[in-house]
Amino acid sequence: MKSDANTIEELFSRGVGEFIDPGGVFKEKLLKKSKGEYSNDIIIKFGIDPTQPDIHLGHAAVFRKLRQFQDLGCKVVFLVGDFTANIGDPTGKNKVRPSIEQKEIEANMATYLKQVGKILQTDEEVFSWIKNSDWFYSVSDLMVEEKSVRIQGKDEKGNDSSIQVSANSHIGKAALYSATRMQKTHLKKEEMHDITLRGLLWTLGHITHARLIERDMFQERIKKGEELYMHEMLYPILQGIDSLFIAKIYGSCDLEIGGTDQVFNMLMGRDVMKINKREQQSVLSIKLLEGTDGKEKMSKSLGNYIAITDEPNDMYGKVMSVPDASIMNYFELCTYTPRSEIEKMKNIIEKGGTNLRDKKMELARRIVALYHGEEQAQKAQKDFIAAFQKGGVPEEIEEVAAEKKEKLSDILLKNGFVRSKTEFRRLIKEGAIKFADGSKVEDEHYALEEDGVFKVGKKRFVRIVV
RNA sequence: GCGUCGGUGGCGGAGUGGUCAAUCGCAUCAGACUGUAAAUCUGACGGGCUUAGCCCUACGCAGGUUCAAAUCCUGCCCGGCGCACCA
Repeated sequence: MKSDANTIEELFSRGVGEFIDPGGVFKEKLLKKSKGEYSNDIIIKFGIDPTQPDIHLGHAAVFRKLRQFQDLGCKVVFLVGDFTANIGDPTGKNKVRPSIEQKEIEANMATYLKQVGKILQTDEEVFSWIKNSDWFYSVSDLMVEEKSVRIQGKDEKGNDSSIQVSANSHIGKAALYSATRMQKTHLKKEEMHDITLRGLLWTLGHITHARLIERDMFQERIKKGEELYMHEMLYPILQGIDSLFIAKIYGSCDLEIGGTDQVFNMLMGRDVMKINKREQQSVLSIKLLEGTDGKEKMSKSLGNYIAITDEPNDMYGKVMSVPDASIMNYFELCTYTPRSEIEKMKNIIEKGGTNLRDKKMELARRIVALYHGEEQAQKAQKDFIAAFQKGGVPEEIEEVAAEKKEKLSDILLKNGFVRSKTEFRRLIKEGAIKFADGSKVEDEHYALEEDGVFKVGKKRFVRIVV
C-alpha cells in the first residue's frame, strides 16, 4: 500500500467516528514510520472476545482498518478481556486455573485467528495478542492441582540448585503461575508486570467521581434512577489499565481502536496512562455497521449479521436484503470503493437517477469478492439473478442425503430446514414448499422416490439425494 | 433478617378458579405486491397425529385443595423496592 497523503487521509476519516490525536502525535509517528525514520514499534490495541468466533462484517470493518495500519508498519495487539469479562459474570468462581484457562483461550483464538487471518496479517512482526488476566490475576486467586513444585535457582557458590516447595504455598503458586503467563511464555519477557491494589489505588487517587459519571451510559442510568455498581464504574478504568500494561509489556500503546460505543473507555486509557507517566494513546473509533435489518447495529445475538465465513450465495443474498437506506453505510464500511465514487453515487441517488437495486448488487458483488474472490462473486450474482429475479433455483445449493421413500417432512426436519413437523404442515398449507419447477407440494406426506430439488419459502433451497 | 411487590410463550406485557395453548404489541415465518429493499395487505406463530377433530407438554420449582388451577393454599428458589442489622 502506498503511504501517500491521500491514503493517510482516508485512513483517518473513512468509516471513522472520531479520531482523537492531540498534537497529531500519532499521525506524525505513522508518517515517520512510513519513511523509515521511526524505529520503535507502533502498537495498536484492539479488544476482542474470542468466545464469539463468528466474525461479521461489522468486525471486519475494524479489521480492515487494522490491516491498513499493519501495511504501514504498525503492530496490532489483540487484547483478550478474559478477566474483565469474568467480573460481570454471575457464576462467581472465585478461584481460577490459569493453565486450563490459557488452553481454552488458545483454542478459541485459533478459530478466531483463522477467520481474522483472511483480513489481518498474523505473523509476529505485526501481530500479537495477550489476555488481561495476565496482569489482573494475583497469586492468591489461583487454585493448584499439583502437590509440590520444584523451583530452580543457584546456591551460595553460584551452582545450579533447586528446592521442592508445597504447591499450595504462595511461592509454589507463584512458580506455577509464572510458568503459564503469556508475558513469559509467549512474549519471552523476564520481568513480569502485574497490577496490585497499591497500583490501582494510586491510579484511582487521580480520577474523580465526576470524571467517571460523565459517561453517557452512566448518566442515563442515573437519570432513570437505576443502580450503578462500583465494579461497573471501575470498568473503564480497568480497560485503561489494560492500555497501560500493553505499553509496559510491548514498549508502547500508541493507538486504541474500537467501536464508537467505546470512545469513553478508550479515553479513560489516556487518563490512566497520563497518571502513570506513560505516553498517552491516541484513540480511533469506527462507526458501527448497521445490521441486515437496517435498524440495530450488526451483532450475532440479534441475528442480523453477515459472517465473513458465509457462503458466497448466502452472503450475496444477505447483502441484497439490507434496506436501501443502509447502502451507503455498507459501501463506506465494507468495501474499498473510493470515497469519491461513493460521493458520486450519493448524488445520483439523491436525484433519483439510478436504480438502487443495481447499486446494491454492485455492493453485494464487491463484498463477496473481498472474502471469496471475484470469480465466486460473479457466480453468486448469476445465481441470485437466476434464483430470485427469474424465480428459479440457484446452481449451488445445500445437498442432503435421504433414504428412498423417506418423507419430505422428515428430511427437512432432520436437516434443519423446518423447525418442527407442525411448521412443515403450516408451510404446506401456505403453499410455501415447492418443487424445482415452481409447482407446490400439496401432500404433507409426500415421500421421495428419486432425487429432487425443493424450495422452502423463497430463501431456502435443498437438493435431496436418495 | 423483616416487610412488600413480582417471576406467564423469543421479548414486552394481559389474564387472578372452568369458555386458556393463553387478549394485545414487537420480533419471526409464509402468501400477495416487489428489487429476496422499504411500505402495505393477508395468514401463521408450543409439540405431535389417522386433522371440520383429537392427544401430549407448558404460565419460576415442588407439593396440596378442587369435578376443574396460570389463577386458591403451603414450602422452596430467583428478582425489584422499602426498612433494619453489621461496619
